[in-house]
Amino acid sequence: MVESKILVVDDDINICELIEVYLMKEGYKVYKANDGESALKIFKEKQVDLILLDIMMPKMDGYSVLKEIRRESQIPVIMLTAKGETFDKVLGLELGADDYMVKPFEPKELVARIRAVLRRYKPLSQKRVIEYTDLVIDPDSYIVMYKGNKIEMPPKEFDLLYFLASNPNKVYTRDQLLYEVWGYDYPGDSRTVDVHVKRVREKLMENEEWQIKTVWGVGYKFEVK
Amino acid sequence: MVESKILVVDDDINICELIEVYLMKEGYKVYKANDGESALKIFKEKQVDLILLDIMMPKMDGYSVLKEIRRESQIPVIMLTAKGETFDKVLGLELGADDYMVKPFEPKELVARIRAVLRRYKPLSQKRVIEYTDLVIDPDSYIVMYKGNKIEMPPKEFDLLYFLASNPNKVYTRDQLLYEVWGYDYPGDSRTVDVHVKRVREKLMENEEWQIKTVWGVGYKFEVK
DNA sequence: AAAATTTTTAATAATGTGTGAATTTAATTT
DNA sequence: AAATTAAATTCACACATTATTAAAAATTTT
Repeated sequence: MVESKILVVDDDINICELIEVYLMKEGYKVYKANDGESALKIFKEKQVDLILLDIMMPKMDGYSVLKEIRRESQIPVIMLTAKGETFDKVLGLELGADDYMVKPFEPKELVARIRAVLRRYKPLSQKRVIEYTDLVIDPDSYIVMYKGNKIEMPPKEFDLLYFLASNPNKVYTRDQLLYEVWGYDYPGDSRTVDVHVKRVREKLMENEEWQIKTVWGVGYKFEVK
Repeated sequence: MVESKILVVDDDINICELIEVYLMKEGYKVYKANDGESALKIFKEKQVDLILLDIMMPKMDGYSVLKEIRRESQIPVIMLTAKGETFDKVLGLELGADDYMVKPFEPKELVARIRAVLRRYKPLSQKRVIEYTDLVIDPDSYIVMYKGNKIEMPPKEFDLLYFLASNPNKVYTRDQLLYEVWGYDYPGDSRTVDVHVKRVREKLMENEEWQIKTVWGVGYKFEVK
């Protein structure tokens, strides 16, 4: 599963780094920003999955940042507030924060909240069953049925097939596939795609109605007759 | 999973709406009532699964509403009471309240308690015996019958099995299982799930028709042939 | 306090993934 | 049409990740 990317926004550099250490330990990718403006910049540039947003910041406060973000995205946001600060719950809620935490907090609790929020948010990209003749790809059960038989498939192969099959007849370059299936900043070689295509192909054999076709000099597509 | 329906009863409209926002975010369906009488009306009309009940209300107070509800239903009720108000715990308990919260409260604490209460007293409508070949899982008696024999199972293992078996063929990540079976804010490690799966498996041995299957790189599912 | 259950830890086992090099295929040039 | 070049395929193995398990530690229940 592709790790989630989290943007941490706090004017206190130490807090940022502390949080970073914990989140990295949990396998998250972390971006940091120390003020509202650079937060928005990173938010626009990177495809982050969740934002931890401190409220009290010089120049642009957390509420303003949140308001700005909400103009274009429903990305999950957890507000951070120092004990004693008056945190206007209602305001945060109305602006669309998903949760909030009072500093200082237990790292474990932070991680739990992040997981809960991400879990809640993810189903939004409702995955659906894809069907063609002799082929059913069901992301709920993670099963591929080919000519009535269950085909076991490791996650990467499944994701690749699922992605291609959900966009039939559209060609993707290897780089596009790496981006879509492997993740936004996957550093690896594009040969990797070839190998996975091969593995999917040998599990799905030749077929009349559809196949993963090579578009020479360009990439691959899931072609349907 | 079918979302639970919650009735929020408070004479303060703002509080009602605040709670509504939070609960909707958690995926609950929310009904609101601002006095005892309309609360009872909704309670009778809709099949709600849990009631949040403010005590101090004009006309008919929370105790009276609870008393009325208890004449015909064991539905879980969480009492709400403002700080400073004299709240008679004993009375609330005697009348059969399941829990109570003092306002102002942390929304996430409210959610945690709701989940806890619902897990304990799953509404009768949703609580059902699950049956497969050679397997009966009865949530009323907390008993698992496997090939005609009673299988003793500690609560966590039972809950895990029950959850998986009530959603056959659907894969859940470890995090999802922690969220669904362990609870909203469980901070623990996801290896915990593995261990429980192992224990359930060794009690239920190999079986042709169904099994708890590992979906490599993803999670677990209760697979049925 | 003892027993039962749950959680954590850590070592081991199982499985999946990515890479370079060799090979094959396709397009282009001569 | 043969030779050349570029791209795609394939292989196999090292490496990485994930799952399983046993056992110890912590917690809860009795």
